[in-house]
Amino acid sequence: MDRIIFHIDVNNAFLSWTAVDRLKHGETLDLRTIPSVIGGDEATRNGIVIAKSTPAKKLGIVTPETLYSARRKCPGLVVVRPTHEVYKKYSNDLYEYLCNFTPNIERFSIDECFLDMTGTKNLFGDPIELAYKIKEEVKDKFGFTVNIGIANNKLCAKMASDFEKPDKVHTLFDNEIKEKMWLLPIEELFMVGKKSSAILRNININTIGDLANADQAIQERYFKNSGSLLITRANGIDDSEVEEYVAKNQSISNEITSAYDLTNKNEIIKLFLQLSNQVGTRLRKEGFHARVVTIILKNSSFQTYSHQQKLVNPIDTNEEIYKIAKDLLEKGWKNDPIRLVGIRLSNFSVENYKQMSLFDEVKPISNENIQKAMDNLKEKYGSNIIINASLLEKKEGK
DNA sequence: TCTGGGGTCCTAGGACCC
DNA sequence: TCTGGGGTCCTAGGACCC
Repeated sequence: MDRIIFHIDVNNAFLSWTAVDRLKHGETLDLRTIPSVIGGDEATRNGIVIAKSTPAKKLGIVTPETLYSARRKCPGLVVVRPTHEVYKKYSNDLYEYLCNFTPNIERFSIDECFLDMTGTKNLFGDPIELAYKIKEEVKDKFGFTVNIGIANNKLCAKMASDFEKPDKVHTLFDNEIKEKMWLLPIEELFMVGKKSSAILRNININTIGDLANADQAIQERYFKNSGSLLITRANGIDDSEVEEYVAKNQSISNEITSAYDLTNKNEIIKLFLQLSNQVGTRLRKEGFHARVVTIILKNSSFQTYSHQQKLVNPIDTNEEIYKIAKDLLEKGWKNDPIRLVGIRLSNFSVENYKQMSLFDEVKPISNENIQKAMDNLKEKYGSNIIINASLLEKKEGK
């Protein structure tokens, strides 16, 4: 039996959610009706557009571009800072509502879900009518709009929800692929980004249909193993399942862009202290231990490079993460001016015992207990309750 | 006042072992 | 003195997504 997959995508999610939240708290102006964007803070060099209203889009504002350039296109542009707690709340509300329709649901990102609706016709009736009903109910209940794509697999459902926006239902069933998908420019295909599309255009493959009918040998010459995968996708073929469980993270990372380029090692190390606390807290919350620690550096020319270390014994304390990050900086930093620093943890294990290495110094057991006690305090009273002494800025001249 | 942050997956190349 | 190949693990970098 053919599968029936829904892909539900919130229209301009971050901006819509912010608008709805403000209206709920007494604001009368709806951000969705004026040129507005969600954007960072230029003073700290986070000045890019991360979401935009439809009127802003009509003025040619794209994601992600600099706020500077966006303001040139629209001098009166309203810029609102991101508020992730708000996004999380509305994302959860939507997810809980969608769970009413199937247990077979996958959260694909903060604003997208896949629903496997195969065989639900007896329960809910015609899938297309159901999609319209869901779309309207979401609007009534929560105040924001969604697009719903319906297809026989996840890839096509996702492509369909991307067709015309906002507040629309589209189908892209197997027998509609030629007519609805093959005419689209190659850039529209999922997983074809800037680099791939440039190569494809260069060999005169301009539409998804061109790629669907392309020579496999030529594709493999340019894209190696992913060449045949590209052709498969262009043909709308995708066997992947809707994964109802929440997939565990493969990595946990945090990054900070500095307000100015860092040339002093101690300044970089200071950020490592903050980052170690962040990733360490998240790691322990998952109950993980990490076997690989990676530092990420981006220099003033926007080149990113990294160094990593694989450990014999998985770790989970801030101190251990911090210490390794410092070592990696010693080995890896090219002494160039640094714009962004990050720490990534990966290769997780859930074992809560430590494999004793012959050469490991015997550590006092209490260290981990202290860490857990600190996490609990932070959870209860906020993350500012405990900060490392070196993060406290010394006031000039005092 | 120029360019975020959090992820996943893939690949090339080197080290090392048999 | 010169000549291998295969397999695995690890590291660094890059493409892509939201």
